[in-house]
Amino acid sequence: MRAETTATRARPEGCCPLQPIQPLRGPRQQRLLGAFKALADPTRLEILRLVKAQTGPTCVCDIVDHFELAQPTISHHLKVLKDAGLLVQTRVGIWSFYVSDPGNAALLEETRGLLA
Amino acid sequence: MRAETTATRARPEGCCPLQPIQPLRGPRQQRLLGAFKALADPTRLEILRLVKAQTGPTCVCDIVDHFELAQPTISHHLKVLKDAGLLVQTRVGIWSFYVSDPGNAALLEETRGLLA
DNA sequence: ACATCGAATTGATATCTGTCAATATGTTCC
DNA sequence: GGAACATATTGACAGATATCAATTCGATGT
Repeated sequence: MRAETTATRARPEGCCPLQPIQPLRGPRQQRLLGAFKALADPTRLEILRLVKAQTGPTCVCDIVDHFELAQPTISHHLKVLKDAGLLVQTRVGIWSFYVSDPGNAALLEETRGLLA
Repeated sequence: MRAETTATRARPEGCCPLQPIQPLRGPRQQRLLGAFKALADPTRLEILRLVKAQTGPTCVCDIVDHFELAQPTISHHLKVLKDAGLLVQTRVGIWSFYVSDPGNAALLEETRGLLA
């Protein structure tokens, strides 16, 4: 925050004093920001929807097949989603599978606080 | 989508066939992506929380005072939030005020579909 | 009318990000 | 052990974005 107030003129009537807020920082902020950044891309959004629509873990090869993007690009997006805590990875031999993270419920709660 | 399948080896047992999804596109996709992009910035996240914490409309001058950023930068972020449909602007004479958009409930519903 | 004020716009710049080609890693099959 | 395969990592590059200085735009007060 900078100086107390920059405005010099009188406000219109009925103008309430500003209600202070507790700044969001630390891990909670990082978790929220990371999730929103991860969701702010059309490919990742569709990856998430695709994985969510499955009854079991989704194979990376199927995800690659579903898009018209190169395999390293999909791999990159999967890593972003995983690092953001939106997907969980499991490996079986050669294959890699992803499922939506059960901790997403908590994230949804945080989001509700922002929008509701 | 590219060729049917890229993988040639046999999957591990219990590997379900991929469930197809209806791709998200058009205005609904744009609305979601725009909102997530807008939320994927620490300054905009705090602007939203600040505005949300007020009982009435929040003056731009108060928002500018709350941050250590230049006034044009805040103005830019407010425009992004407005264009994303997260804030609504009202003007009274010289002053500009912002309130959280009532349509955010619908956005929250969409988000629930992604995370819940 | 004219100067002043709050907010938005423009232009420039440094940083971040999505994408692919090439390569690496680790596993399975023969 | 060596070839083939699925996935991940690295490096490079084009396009997007956050920021500020300077300017513009509207409205207000004298």
